[in-house]
Amino acid sequence: MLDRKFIVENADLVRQNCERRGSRADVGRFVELAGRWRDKQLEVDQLNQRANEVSKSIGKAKDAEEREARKNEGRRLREQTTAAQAELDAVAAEMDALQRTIPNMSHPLAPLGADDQANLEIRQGKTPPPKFDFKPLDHVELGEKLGLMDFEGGAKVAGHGFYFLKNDAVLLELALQRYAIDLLIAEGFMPTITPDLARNEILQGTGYIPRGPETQIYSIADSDLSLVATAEITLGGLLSDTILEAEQLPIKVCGISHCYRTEAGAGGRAARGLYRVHQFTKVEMFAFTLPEASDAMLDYFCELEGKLFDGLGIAYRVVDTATGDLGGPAYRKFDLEAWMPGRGASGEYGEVTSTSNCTDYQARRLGIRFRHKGEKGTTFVHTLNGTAIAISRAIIAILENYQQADGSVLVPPALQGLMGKKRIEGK
RNA sequence: GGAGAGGUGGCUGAGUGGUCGAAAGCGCGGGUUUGCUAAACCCGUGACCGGGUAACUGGUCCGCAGGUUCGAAUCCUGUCCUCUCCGCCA
Repeated sequence: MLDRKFIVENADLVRQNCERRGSRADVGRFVELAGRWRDKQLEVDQLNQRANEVSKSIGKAKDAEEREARKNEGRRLREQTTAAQAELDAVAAEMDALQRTIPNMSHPLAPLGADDQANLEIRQGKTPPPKFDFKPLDHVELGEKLGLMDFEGGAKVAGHGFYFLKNDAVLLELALQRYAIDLLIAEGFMPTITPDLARNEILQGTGYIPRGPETQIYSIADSDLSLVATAEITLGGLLSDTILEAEQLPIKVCGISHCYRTEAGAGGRAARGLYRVHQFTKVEMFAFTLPEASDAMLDYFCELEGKLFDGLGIAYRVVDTATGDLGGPAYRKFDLEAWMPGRGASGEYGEVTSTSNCTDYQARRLGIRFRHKGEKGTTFVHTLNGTAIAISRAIIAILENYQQADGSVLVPPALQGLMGKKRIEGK
């Protein structure tokens, strides 16, 4: 969330930013509440001060009668304090709820626009889209022929949107995980395998809403746990309520987790096969940085994503996400869209990774700060997240781009060693 | 699942209902000593929310929420979490 004082002092900017992002957050109401909150806080402080003075004077009272009189005064003051505090709490609660709905500020260079139509292509990968002298199949058809996925089985066991990966798809998933992790270790990330569940408090800290009609999150009944939608949640939560030393930064971690998404309201969209599913595996990058270093880290994450897909030999483009298409915590976001020959009528780009600079928006709620050695005071770190590889979508891209006329699929050279074969031929 | 222990400042860890925002150590900052480094010694050093240009100053915070009391880190209740042992299990 944004800083309370920042919102009050920059109400017009914040309001304008909300409009650009298509947020209906009531900034005016927030400012009004903040004023009331301040007055109330002052009142509570003063009442407390007087009550404290009275309490301290009781020991010094010269006789029992005076002591009783002061006790009564103390009692009365405490009652007033309790009442004032209750009012303050009510204001604070409403403020907090409002504050959560206000999205992060936007990078000045982020393209303006209401939705993904306004996203701006900024570059393309090294590999050109493949040319086929036959009609390419989509990944569902390929998976069917090669015995790689079982959507019916998944539906029977867990419902629509679930699937079994089978045979070489399993090796492909494992190879992709290893491929991504190897590169990230070489880049100085600490590799982790994270929990697939997290406390709701951590979800909220990262900007996810665990419950409610539009939630994307599966929650666990009779607990305050949810299935994570991304390892961004667990990796960000890893350092929650921590004060770091400036010299420890940046901290780069990556994590493998399963990701669970209800995809509420997503029906009808281009969601065939593995593209939009309730569960998939993802290797995620995360960084905690000094504020002045986060822009560069975002570029770095974006470069790494490109490097991973260049390495796989898959065509892609990178888009700078428009303000209206940014999630709440993101200050700026780059998506990498891979060429998927089987998508749409004659191939389309489909999002495969995404990287965001969340500045201090997540850190403020998660309580992740740093201090400079020897200096007083602390500052919130900046957090960034980026997909290294979302396995299910990477599988789509690989199958569709590497398919051959004979129905087999070549394994990208970078994965051949990890997979132990050069070609997926089915049974 | 059963039994027990515990949650205190950046970290470790003391703490009698008022003199406790809290001992001590570590860490950190400054200083003295020293040929340099190290060591030793001395002084200082919590976070958050307000007011003030500033010096300074008011309030809150000892997991969280309630309760008792004029007054709670300290007593009571509930709750969450962590750790140890046992059981079960991949």
